[in-house]
Amino acid sequence: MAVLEHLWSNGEFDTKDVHAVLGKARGISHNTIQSTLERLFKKKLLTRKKVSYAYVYQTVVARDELMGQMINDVVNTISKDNTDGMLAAFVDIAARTDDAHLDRLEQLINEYRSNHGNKPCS
Amino acid sequence: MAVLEHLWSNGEFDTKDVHAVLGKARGISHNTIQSTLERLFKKKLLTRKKVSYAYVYQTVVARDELMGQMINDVVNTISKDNTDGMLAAFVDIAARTDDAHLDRLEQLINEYRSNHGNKPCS
DNA sequence: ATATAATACCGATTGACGGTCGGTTTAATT
DNA sequence: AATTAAACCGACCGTCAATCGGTATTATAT
Repeated sequence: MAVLEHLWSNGEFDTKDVHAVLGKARGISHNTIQSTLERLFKKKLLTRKKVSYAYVYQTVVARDELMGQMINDVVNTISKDNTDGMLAAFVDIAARTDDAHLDRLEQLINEYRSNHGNKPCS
Repeated sequence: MAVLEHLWSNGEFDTKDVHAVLGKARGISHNTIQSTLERLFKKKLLTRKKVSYAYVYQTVVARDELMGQMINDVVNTISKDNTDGMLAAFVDIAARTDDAHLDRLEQLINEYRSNHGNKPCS
């Protein structure tokens, strides 16, 4: 997660850079960072390209997209075909921290509709 | 998941019953079912009570509650402190399957407000 | 072009965890 | 008391993340 976080926030980096930022502080080796990047790459969460002789890694999916996929997985695992339960969970979670989030959520719904040419309650 | 599913849908059972329904069809032993129930119990997903000499297991959290917890875990893991991203992801996921889900989501927001005595845009 | 330094690449270890089971003990049934 | 049904304990396997060391490869600097 720290690696992903770093790449999401700061762009693309090679192993050395990631190690400099994250690895050293944790006292873990260059190799550990490297295999972490590689596993992430194998999972298709990162892309890499050779720049001179080192790989430079970059995220493939945005943070929110990944979150979406993961939530989707949860829903499929536990309660496929129960969209309503999912939506209810969304409302609960949104309201949990702060009721004002519900307003924001509603706002985002309307933004989405505007951007996709859908009218409410169609 | 199959065990949880069974208990959610059909109530409380002891190992033998669960094995009769799920285990036999899969050709797995009574012991396998038993340790599965036990691990679920240790994870606090099931309660058990002795009935004569056998444990009878029962779910602790409803399906939707569990889903909510798991979604919450995902959000905390991946996007802690990024509430807006989370809310946006909710909208995307909701809309992904069917735009009508947005209406439903909005409806649930309002239901939540009613049940919690909150007015919109407070 | 060669020595050096930086990387990639391969493989090993450890620790968790789920799925699976066998064996032993304990407790109920008959 | 003999039998049967469970619980309980520990074991094995496969997967997977975290971690690293060693070796091969490829630049870079001399």
